[in-house]
Amino acid sequence: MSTRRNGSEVLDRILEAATEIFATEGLAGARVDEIAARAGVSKALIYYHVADKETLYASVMKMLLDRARAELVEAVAAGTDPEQRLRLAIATIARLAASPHFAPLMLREIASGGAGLPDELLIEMRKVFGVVAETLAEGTRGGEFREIDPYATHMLLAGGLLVLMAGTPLRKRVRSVSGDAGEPEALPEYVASLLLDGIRMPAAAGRRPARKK
Amino acid sequence: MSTRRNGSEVLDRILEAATEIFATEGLAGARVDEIAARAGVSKALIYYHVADKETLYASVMKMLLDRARAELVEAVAAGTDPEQRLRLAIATIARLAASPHFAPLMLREIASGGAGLPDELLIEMRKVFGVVAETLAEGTRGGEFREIDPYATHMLLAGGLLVLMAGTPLRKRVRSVSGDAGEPEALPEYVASLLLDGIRMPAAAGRRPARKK
DNA sequence: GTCTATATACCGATAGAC
DNA sequence: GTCTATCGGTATATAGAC
Repeated sequence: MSTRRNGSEVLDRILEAATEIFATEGLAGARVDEIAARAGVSKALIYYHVADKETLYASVMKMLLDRARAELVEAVAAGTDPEQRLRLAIATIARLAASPHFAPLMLREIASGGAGLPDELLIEMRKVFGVVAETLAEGTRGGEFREIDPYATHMLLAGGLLVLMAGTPLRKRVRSVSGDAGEPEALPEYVASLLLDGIRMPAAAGRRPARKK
Repeated sequence: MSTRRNGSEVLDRILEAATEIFATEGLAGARVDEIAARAGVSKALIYYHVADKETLYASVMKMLLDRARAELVEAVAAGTDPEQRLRLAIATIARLAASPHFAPLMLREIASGGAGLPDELLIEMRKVFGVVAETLAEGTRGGEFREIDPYATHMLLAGGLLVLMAGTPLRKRVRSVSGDAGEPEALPEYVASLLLDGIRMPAAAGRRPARKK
């Protein structure tokens, strides 16, 4: 009410508008005019508050990454064993990926290999990945999980969820058969069961894993 | 040697250069000058061959999508049962995702929800997705796989592989513990084992699935 | 078919009034 | 702090010679 008061009201609106436009158009495709219009301010006002378009983009990404890491750390900390921690992490990633502009922004950034992002934010991005990878590694060390590659497994998991959520508009009615994950709320549970147990039929007598050793 | 001769040599070089630039810069970020320079031709020559930048982009995407679908269809057709078909599909997706410019281009397109892509190509893109989804659905119908959501499962799988491969440059030495998938050739096998069997320790006496029903 | 200019539009960024 | 007006660079696309 005191410090967090002046100099912020408008900036927040700009940040919000920028998030939206950058998510749909990308850094290169976004026009500052459009961001200004969406925020209901003049273009010049944006340049009064931020140095340039790249800086504005970095601010948006920093905001999202900080929030993502905080939520992920909190979720993982709430679990008592690796499996529960993994379930909580999946639920958090799914919620993040489903939030309006998160998935497109992250996917574009991954596609560009982090170009146009200051080193500081690249490091932050890797830290976000690290939270889940560490949970996976911990499960392997403790004997709860098989010998897995924590980094690859996390990328598979996070990437899958990002693409799944970002692709929903692209879906436009694709036929689903039985077992449809259906409601978005059911998704984390579905993904967790997939990752923990796989899709093979448990009663497949023929050649059960027999994953010796 | 006759029909497939004149009018193509240069166009192929342009297509190749465009693929590279669009993959790294995106549609909006790519400059036609840069594509021309990369192809070793003048910018005007590009406009002699294609109508505009968007059309060039669509040509690139069409080429990649057609090839992807052909490879996927062929791979799946070579399998005799759903599990083998799934393994072949995973190997094919991994190979595609690992090819130089495929992953960034697809991820950006997914991020933008197919904007800037003609309807015809959007349909083609969904058909590519459909090949794997149908294999999954078939496995469920035949009793080899659990009741799963074929569309969601395929997006998880394909998205995970795309992000994993696209993210490799972003990796820059992230610590890996045991179980590292290591060589790229081992990746398809690793992903298949993950998806088919999950990551839970088989000998986890405590609470095996008990997936009643 | 392929090139060297060049037109023209768009867009990031700034000047300067209020 | 916020606006209107404008500059200047850059990039798509075209003209026209060869």
